[in-house]
Amino acid sequence: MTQSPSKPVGMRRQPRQARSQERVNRIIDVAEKLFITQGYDATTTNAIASHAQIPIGSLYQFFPDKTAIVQALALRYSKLLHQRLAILNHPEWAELPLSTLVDHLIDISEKFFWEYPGYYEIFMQVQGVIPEVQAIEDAADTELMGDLASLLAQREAGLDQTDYEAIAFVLVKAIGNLMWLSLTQEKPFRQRLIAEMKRFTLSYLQNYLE
Amino acid sequence: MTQSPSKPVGMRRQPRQARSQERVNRIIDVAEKLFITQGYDATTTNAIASHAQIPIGSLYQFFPDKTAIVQALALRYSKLLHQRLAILNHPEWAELPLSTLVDHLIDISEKFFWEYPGYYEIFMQVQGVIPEVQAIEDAADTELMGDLASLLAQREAGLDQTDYEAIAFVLVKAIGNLMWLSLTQEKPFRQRLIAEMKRFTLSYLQNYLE
Amino acid sequence: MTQSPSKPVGMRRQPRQARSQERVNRIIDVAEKLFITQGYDATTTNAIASHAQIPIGSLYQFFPDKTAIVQALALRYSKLLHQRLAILNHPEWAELPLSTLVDHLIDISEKFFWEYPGYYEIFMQVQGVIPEVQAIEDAADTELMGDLASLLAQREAGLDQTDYEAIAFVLVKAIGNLMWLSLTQEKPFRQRLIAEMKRFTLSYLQNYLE
Amino acid sequence: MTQSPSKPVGMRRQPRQARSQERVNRIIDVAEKLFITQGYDATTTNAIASHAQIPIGSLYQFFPDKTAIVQALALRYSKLLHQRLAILNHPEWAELPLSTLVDHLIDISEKFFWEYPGYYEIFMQVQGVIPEVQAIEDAADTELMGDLASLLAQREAGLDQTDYEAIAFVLVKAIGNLMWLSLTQEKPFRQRLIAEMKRFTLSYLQNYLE
DNA sequence: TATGAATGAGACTTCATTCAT
DNA sequence: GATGAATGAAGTCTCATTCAT
Repeated sequence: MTQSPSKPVGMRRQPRQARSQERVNRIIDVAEKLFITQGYDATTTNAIASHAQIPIGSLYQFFPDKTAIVQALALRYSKLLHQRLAILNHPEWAELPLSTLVDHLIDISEKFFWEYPGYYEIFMQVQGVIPEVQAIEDAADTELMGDLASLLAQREAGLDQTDYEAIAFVLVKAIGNLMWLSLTQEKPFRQRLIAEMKRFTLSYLQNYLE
Repeated sequence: MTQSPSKPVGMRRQPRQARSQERVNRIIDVAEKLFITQGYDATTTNAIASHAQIPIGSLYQFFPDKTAIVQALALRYSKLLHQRLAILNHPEWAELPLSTLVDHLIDISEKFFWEYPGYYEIFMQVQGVIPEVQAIEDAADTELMGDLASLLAQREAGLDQTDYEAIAFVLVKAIGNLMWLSLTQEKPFRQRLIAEMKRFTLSYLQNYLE
Repeated sequence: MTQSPSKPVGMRRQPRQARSQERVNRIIDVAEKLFITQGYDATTTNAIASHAQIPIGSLYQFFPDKTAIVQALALRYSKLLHQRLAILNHPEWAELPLSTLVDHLIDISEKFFWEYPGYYEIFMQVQGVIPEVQAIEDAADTELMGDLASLLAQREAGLDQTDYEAIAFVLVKAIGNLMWLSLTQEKPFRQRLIAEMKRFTLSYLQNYLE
Repeated sequence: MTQSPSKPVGMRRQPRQARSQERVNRIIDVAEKLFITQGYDATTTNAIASHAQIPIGSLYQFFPDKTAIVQALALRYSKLLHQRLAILNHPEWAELPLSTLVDHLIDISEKFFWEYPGYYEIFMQVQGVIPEVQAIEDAADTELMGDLASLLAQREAGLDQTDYEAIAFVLVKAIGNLMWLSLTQEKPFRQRLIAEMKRFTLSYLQNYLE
């Protein structure tokens, strides 16, 4: 029952809630690491708890079961992605030259995958086993594709809605997969892959939009 | 269909071996289905055995452990892919118009993924957990990329070896991923995706080769 | 009965620990019985658990695997033997007439083997199969031989160190074996064997020390 | 169906029986080695068969079950011991000086244990688990003790039958155990142990017989 | 008679989850 | 609410033995 040193007046319950939030975050952080390094199934809830330095009983107070942890992780990724996507809707993006736009998009993607390598990895592992996670990531991808489709539609209005959707689908999935693969490549080849992604994206879009 | 060199007609031991081979195949077939529908980890060896209608002990007479089953499956995929690739080396392919070549390549890929939907799915699930499977599938992909790079080099000799390799990597991985994703889409959208893959590939190659 | 330094009276966690300790002891007790009656290999962990009236999962919370149970048992024997040996170092023992000393030693041995018939039995069974147990029992025997050698050296200083060691080895092993064998004999013959061990030991030592 | 090269006339069934006997021997030889190195339980019947280069089915034609193999081994030891014991009944042994007699006895024992290290080892392992083996080895030891008791009785007739039996029991068991232990000792200490066995045997007997 | 593939009961062990304290 | 010892269903794999060929 250690008392927190300088408990501020008027914030009685705050520390406890903050502590809880911190614990939840620690659990998700640890789970992310373990899921990536050992795989979802090989990671035990007890291992997560002990690495997070949290009693197993407490873990189950925050998460009803093991799948809830991946779900929370997926949700966190989803939110992070959503934040990054805000930039796509800035009006000035619609006016950039296409090649500059493509450069920016790929660079943003690269940054995201580099920071959150589990986004793809973990999703792949639980494919079809945890429907809730699938739903969350599908929604995230759908949002991403929607934003990309809108962006494209703003530039060149001559296509159908379904055209934009198909293009966005192809680009989002192809780039997602290649980004993820590039993570484990040697640096020179990784950089080459980034360049290739820009190249095929640009040529694919030019083929459509011009 | 191969006859062992000097075996008397009537083959005393043939039936037994044939039975064994059939059992092994049945195990791999069942495992493929279960791995796809329930996931590798959620599929128990007893479930495989009972679905294959053989006793668990017999399963372990053919496969030392559970990982050996995925390995065998990966190997089977690998061989099937290898067979399909033979066609790429036919000299006439080098002389087709680029768009026709691309059409053929995508159609072949589609056929393969449609027939063996587990190729990608299962590989993804055991990523990093069963190194042997990773090695097998890496080798298969490497062969595929090598063949594709050669095919491209025959058409247009103006690029570096590393260029062909990068292009082949990008196409194999991106198309592979999109093909797999297309499997779970409604038919109209799936067909649209096939068309997009052709467009995507063609514009990317034209950008390079022309 | 060591008290942990600054623990309030009433010990909150003591009951739980006591329960655990009691369970561990019960496991070892049951294992001892089953190992003796059915043999180490024929004794299943589930049998131990159910005879000890605890769930199998709990057994594995205390012992990482089946060998750990024999190890704990060996360690317990080892400690018990160590306690009994304390008496050998009492100075007055060095001054007893040889025949009285021998009588005492054999009587102590008999008591020990009678109380812990598994000491020898189980050790024999796992010989060379569980190195850890071998190490524990070797250490116990080594201590016993060392104490005996010292005791002899105190009485008659005219021999080499290696002589004392050889004598101690012979006596410890031969008496140990005979004690164990005597356990399964009818009472009259068992008592005769005890007498013979005294005679045997005394004549052997007299031959050396006088 | 290889034909044995030079099948002698008039011995039609002999070769087959000889082959069987040779197979049985090979099985027992291999089992002896494996039981010693890996332990009785850890040695599988299939391992025995394959090391003996005999089909498992054939093994079960000679031995109804696994215990029958140890039994056969015990029986073989028993017979070998019996052969060696024949020498004890030669009249001249009764006339040797006691110390010479003891020397001879210990040397014979050493030879036997050196040649058949499994005699003791395997017996220990199956203690109480395979009653048949226990019976066989008990009988062998009983015979040995009987012979030794007779030998002693010939030299000095002043004791009871039970005295001779007790002495023989003590010596046979103590020496058996020490011989076995000496097998795994470094050579100098092993030789020292042999000498000690002679010493304690002689002093023990002198104490009685003189 | 000889063979060895086939069998399945059962051994050891794990781990998500609970609940008494 | 917080804790972590306790639980037991279920998973992987073994191996003595059989029996169809």
